[in-house]
Amino acid sequence: MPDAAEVRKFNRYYSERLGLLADRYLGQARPLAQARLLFEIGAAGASVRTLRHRLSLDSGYLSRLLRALESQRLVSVQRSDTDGRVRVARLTGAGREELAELDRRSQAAAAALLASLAAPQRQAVVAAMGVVRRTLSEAEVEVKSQGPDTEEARTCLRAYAHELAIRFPEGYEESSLLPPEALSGGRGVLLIARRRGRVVGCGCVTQLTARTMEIRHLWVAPEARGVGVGRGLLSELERWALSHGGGRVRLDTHRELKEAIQLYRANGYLEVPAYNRNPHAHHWFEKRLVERLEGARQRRLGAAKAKMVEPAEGATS
Amino acid sequence: MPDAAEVRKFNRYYSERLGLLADRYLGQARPLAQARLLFEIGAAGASVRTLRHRLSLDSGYLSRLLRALESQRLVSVQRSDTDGRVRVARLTGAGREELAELDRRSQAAAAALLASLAAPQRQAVVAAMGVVRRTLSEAEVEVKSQGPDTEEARTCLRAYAHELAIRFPEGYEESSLLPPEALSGGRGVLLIARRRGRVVGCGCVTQLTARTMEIRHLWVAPEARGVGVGRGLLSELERWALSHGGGRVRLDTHRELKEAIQLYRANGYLEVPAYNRNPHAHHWFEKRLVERLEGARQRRLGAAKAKMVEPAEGATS
DNA sequence: AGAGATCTCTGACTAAGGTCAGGTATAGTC
DNA sequence: GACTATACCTGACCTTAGTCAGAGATCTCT
Repeated sequence: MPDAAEVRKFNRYYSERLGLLADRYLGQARPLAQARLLFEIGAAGASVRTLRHRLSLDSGYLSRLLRALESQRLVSVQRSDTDGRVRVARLTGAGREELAELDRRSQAAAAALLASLAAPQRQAVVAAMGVVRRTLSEAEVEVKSQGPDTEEARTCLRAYAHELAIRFPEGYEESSLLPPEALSGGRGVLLIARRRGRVVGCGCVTQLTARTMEIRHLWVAPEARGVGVGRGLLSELERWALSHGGGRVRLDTHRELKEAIQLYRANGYLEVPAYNRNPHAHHWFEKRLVERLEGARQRRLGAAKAKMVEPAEGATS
Repeated sequence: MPDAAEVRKFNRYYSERLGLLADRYLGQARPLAQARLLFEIGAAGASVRTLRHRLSLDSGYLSRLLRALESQRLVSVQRSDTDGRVRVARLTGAGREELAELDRRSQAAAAALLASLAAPQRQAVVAAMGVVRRTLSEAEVEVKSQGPDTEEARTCLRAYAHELAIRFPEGYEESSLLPPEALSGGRGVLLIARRRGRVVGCGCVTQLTARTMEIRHLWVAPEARGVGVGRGLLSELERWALSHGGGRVRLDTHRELKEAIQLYRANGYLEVPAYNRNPHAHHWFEKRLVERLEGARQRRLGAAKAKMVEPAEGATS
């Protein structure tokens, strides 16, 4: 298969190239694992627990890495206020400076790569990188239905409620969530999105009227935003709705949730007058489903082609 | 600069992705360094010297790696016939089988990546990968003029002569090369192409008549073919010719050099009747230069957009 | 209040990857 | 034939990255 040959060539080329670029993580005199850890702690700090999961590190190893960064005075680790077992790592001033330096180097490396290109080549490369990244990234998202009583489902919905409680000026109560009964036995469904084995989002559909479904509780984990999880969930929710007799789907959303609003608009949802009295809603959307799934997909590809400046075809022809 | 941001996102995404793919170099129970070494030795074998340079390894470390592969009976190392100091590593039968297995895994990984994509996405990704790889690869080639008496220039020309001696049925003598005097003092020039600091090709221009220049000894090192070195050299040679009063360039070539003939055709050279009695020549080409450099670039870019194959030009412009 | 789970840490250990300083054999040069 | 450079090797040593088995503190549930 010649396509696979291009992928292999690309992998070879790019891993060499990254090897050159990222030597000792951008020429720093710091082991890669430490640099990654600094990066992952970030400006906001993170609990050791979170770091362990996000970097998939052995707990002993992580502990030692943290001690190393502590002894360099880049990081300070303190007991969490809310749970005495948990410890939270934060960057010190020097640590933040180090992270900024890391960022500058990464920025400089990217700029240097672009600087070696004339304007048209640069555009082509940037556009092509976007295509590769977005397309592969979206393909990594896996959406499956899940019982609303499972651990994962409840964790997800709780995280959703928790985020809304912070983002909505009026707050949000977990009791406003859909009860599990509404999401089983054909009355509705809860879908879970996974990426590389981790749960990164969820969404529900319930029946509003005979031919109208409502999408609710669509949520994407913060660390997985911008990689197509929302779009993946949305299209699977629509597929479920369609295959369960839904001719159209509706949903409402809060004015604070700008990314969500953008997602709905980009995926064919049209704003409609309020169809309910949800105190948390400021926008109401609707999308007609019948025989639209293929059409929507075509349109998306068309748009991608037009915006992309180029590729399509290429090596394969 | 938003372009740099895309590059950084891409680098981050792709290095993660490669990390997942290449874990333990495709899930083999073999250290990465050993796998790379097997790969680099290849079916043809290679001298320890060459391996050291190509992989940039410490001589002691490489020696130990070779011992390890030897003790696994994957590689045998023997004294070179031509130089008693040099030792040549070759794959044994088991080594070749191991390499084939490695190849199969790489192939399977690439196929698996593509299998997660629907056909239109797959096409888009493959094409975009081609654009990124070719464009960046071409930009890495750096062409500079070099005194014909320098070590590098002579090494290059000797390698060129050596290759021709093998490829031409009638053989080729080093004495047929241009004398150094013809390549200095404005009478001509020798350009050297470098890639990541290594010399990967050369080419010369000399004056034939008042307004006619001749390109000679265009050569690209075997390990750097197909990455735009020839094109880069050619366009710089043309630039030199134009800026030294040349209105057109000519060149001849041997029928065995199919890649070269293709390169000339692809870059605006037209076949003309024999203009000399070079016993090694079977094809003669010519290209008019006046005010054409920009024009040629425009045209090429147009073609690239239509065919979406190649970005052209790169580092030199 | 007690049992069991969770979180983090320390100690002991391993493999991989790599550097550096000689040492020996061979090739080329005067 | 002596001298110098090249090619390769061995031994000693180091860092990074990682695993595994507990130990101790803290939380949660009953």
